[in-house]
Amino acid sequence: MASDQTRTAILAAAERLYADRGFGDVTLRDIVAEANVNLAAVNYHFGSKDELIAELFITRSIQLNRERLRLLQAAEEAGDGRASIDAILRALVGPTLRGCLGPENQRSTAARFMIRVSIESVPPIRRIRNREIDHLRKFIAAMRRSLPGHSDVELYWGLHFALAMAQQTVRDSERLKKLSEGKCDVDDVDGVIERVVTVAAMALTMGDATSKAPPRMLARDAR
Amino acid sequence: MASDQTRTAILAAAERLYADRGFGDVTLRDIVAEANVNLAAVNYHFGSKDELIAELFITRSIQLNRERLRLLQAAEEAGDGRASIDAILRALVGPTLRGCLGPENQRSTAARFMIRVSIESVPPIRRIRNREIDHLRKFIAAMRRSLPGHSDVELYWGLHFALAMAQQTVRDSERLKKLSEGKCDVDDVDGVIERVVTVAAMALTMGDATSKAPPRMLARDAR
DNA sequence: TTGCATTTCAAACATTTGTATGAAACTATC
DNA sequence: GATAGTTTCATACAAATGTTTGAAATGCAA
Repeated sequence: MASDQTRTAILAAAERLYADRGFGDVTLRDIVAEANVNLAAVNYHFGSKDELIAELFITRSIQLNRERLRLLQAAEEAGDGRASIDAILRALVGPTLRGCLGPENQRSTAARFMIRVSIESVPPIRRIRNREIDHLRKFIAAMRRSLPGHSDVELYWGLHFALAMAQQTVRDSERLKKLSEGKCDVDDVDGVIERVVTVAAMALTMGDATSKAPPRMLARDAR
Repeated sequence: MASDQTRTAILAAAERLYADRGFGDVTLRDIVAEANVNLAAVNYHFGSKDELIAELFITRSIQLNRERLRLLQAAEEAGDGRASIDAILRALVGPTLRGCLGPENQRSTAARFMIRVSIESVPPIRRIRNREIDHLRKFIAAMRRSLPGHSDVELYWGLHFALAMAQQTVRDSERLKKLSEGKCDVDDVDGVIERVVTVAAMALTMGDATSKAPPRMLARDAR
């Protein structure tokens, strides 16, 4: 109980190093050097290197999921139990994008760490990832309430695509910047969020007003 | 000149193992055992492990890019130099999705290897990735011809989102299957392609018919 | 066959890695 | 202030890994 000084120092140092240099070339020795603690401290406090990584990831994931759910609940309450699809999607992708985009020097270590996670994905993390599904189901449920009449399949695809656009933007924002020669402003976080939400919402609702939907979508929906 | 038997045996074995077990836990010794060659053969023929990985990735990338460009050219010729945006997007995401989705036991080693690449992304590969930009510019050019009057920024975002949806579907098809309890048929490759193309095309053209566009998009476009 | 270049092979090397050990230092309780 | 429990530390361990080496084998031309 006394000193989790060492513990927290290790966690902080590890997160900083992983964020900066990736999982691949950060060793325990790097971490303990950065944290100014003894080599054996990691195994003493965490059991193993993998458990250290897992704890880091779990902590940040819980924070992320909590924030998402907070926004989702707020949106549903504001809409008397039925949130707009835009609000739901914003609750889903907003926290990720807000955390991981924006001017580089303003990004928190936590955010940069989560970017790494999405780029490199090391075994101990991949094992945990599966638990995310239960969390996503809550969003599916909210979407079902928001868009009654829509088939579940469409909801799943919509959520999948929304996450895809958010994730890839985080992961590959550099490529987009280079490709567009800076014309795409990835640092305008709110702009990016609206973009992702708009496209995803449109994908979800395009079957709605049948007259406006492009023919090929009707064709597929009918199949 | 004589025997690139060994060379090709190594390449084949490496691709198979990487595809099956990931870059993380495949060692040179695993590879040479699978290929039935001597340990030193890899360094003799390729210089280093990283160069072996790089060669594998480059080979497959070139094949992918060639296929994409072939489809793009065909589409542009069919449209007298101006392809439909759908055809362009199909040329962009089709090869990836066709290669990497579909019933697991039907996937080629090459396809499974490229899935691994998109999941794990190891340093020697990341170094090469940047060259992809020149290739993507050709698609931007085609999109410009297809949708004159659209701002470049919108084209970049559209291409980015299209790739995002395709990539994430490849990378996380398992999660989507689990989440949807099998209701989303990721093995229906053509269906997936149409889905991605439709959403991306819609994202690109939504500013078109101003009357139909949701207000917030107009707001952003005007800014 | 001779001679030269290429290729293969077994073995060793040199590091790097995460982890374990056991003694020492520290802390808090009685 | 003695004692028991916790934490720190230097060091060693064991295993894995990519790479190198130098000799043997092989292929091939003259």
